[in-house]
Amino acid sequence: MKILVVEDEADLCNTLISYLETEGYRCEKAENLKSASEKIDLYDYDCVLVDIGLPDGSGLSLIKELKQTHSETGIIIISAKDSFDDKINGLDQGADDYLTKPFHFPELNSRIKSLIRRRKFEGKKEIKMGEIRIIPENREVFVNAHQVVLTKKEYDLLEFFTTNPQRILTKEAIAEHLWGDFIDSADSFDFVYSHIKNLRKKLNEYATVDYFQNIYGTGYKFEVK
Amino acid sequence: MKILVVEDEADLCNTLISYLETEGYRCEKAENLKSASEKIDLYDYDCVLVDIGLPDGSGLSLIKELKQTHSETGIIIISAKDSFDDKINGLDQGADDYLTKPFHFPELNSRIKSLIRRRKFEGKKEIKMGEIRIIPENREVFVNAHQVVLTKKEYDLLEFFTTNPQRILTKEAIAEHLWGDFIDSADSFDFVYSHIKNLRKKLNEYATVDYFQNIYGTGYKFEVK
DNA sequence: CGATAACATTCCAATTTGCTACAAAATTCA
DNA sequence: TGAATTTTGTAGCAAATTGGAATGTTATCG
Repeated sequence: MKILVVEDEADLCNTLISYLETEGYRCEKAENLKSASEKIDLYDYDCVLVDIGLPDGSGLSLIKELKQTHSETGIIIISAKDSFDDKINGLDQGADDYLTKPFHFPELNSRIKSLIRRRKFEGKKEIKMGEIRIIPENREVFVNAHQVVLTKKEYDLLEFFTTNPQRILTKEAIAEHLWGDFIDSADSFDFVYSHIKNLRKKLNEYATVDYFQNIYGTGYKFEVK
Repeated sequence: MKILVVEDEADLCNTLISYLETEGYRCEKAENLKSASEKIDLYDYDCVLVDIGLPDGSGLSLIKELKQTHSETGIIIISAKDSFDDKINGLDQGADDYLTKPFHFPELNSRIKSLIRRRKFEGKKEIKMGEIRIIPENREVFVNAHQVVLTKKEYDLLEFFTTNPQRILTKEAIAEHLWGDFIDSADSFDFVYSHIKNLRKKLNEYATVDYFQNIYGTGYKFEVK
């Protein structure tokens, strides 16, 4: 889960980022419009927190740009108490929510969470991949009309694969996605094997083929043949 | 879906309307009691958001008026943190829900949605879900022709589940819905277990199946198989 | 054909989550 | 007010999940 914080007050920006990181997000910062714009081009963020009053212009143009080029990214406005008009414009422009400074960090966290959830499944009632059908809202999985009850990690794993089909996912990437950035590269990722195994077993009870192809020395690929 | 926002703080009012419009509602505003009263006479709103502290009097009288003349309109109170008594009075007067300022816009949205859903539910003479039959008007519940006497919270819980069948409800969502937005996320929600247990016990005296399916680590789902 | 690394499977202890019973607090009602 | 009921909170036990160690199997390469 990747977040860009666009905020020129260095103190707020840093404390915010360290809070968000303890909550398991990966964060980057931009202190002005120019830098924010560049970062947006480079990476896909799940959510962008935008301060409206920036040294080199209003955050509004950034919101506009985001909407045009990265429509799936969530946008939360952070603004001082006096700039109500900007907030209205921001919401018109397509921002998803706003917070007035000063705000409580856990409040921000809960907004980010609910925003990301809403965005992710917007319009998507179900995902179909071969014999597998997923209903993301309820985290339910069916294989050839049989429901398969998955644990949280198993479901997260399956969702990660189905949203990245054809891509080879290394176990490091899987670990990072499912367990966050705090995982140390010195750690062993062998527990991923266990989860893959459990997921395979549950799906294969009703599926006729194995959907997780291992590429020796590299990773796994989810493939519908 | 038409909403009237009765709020004298112009900034909040405008931002709110702007947000609600991006969510697909049609909105109108009234900045005082008089104007609100006139608008109510003119149009049928699906929902009215009422600030209690208005310049020309308390929003309570408006709620009273609404209940008498437009009983099918939903009412949500918006109030400052210190006017707890007003909220209680408002709910007694017939308001359907309330929120404390400052509040979370998506939270308001979800309450409007659930209010509208509930309204639909109330219009019905009785609801049948499997072996369970509910008469919302008297808050009476029958299981296979046997009446089951529920306490208030038990009934609210059952109603929440039956108006959201197939959806997984976390205990946080349950707590928030049944106890309002003053619940702190730092609080423990374990008492929800007690209510679930009691409700299950009472229903299972006459029912042949358990209607509350627990999804480990997530929440509960009301399901008629 | 070994040697080695990568992957698969089995198993289990630690942890988290849920259930139940019961105690305490709050509320209702006679 | 005081008893009865309802609601909330707590503790102990039960069940499920999870990470990872131990062990077995397979692929790759010199």
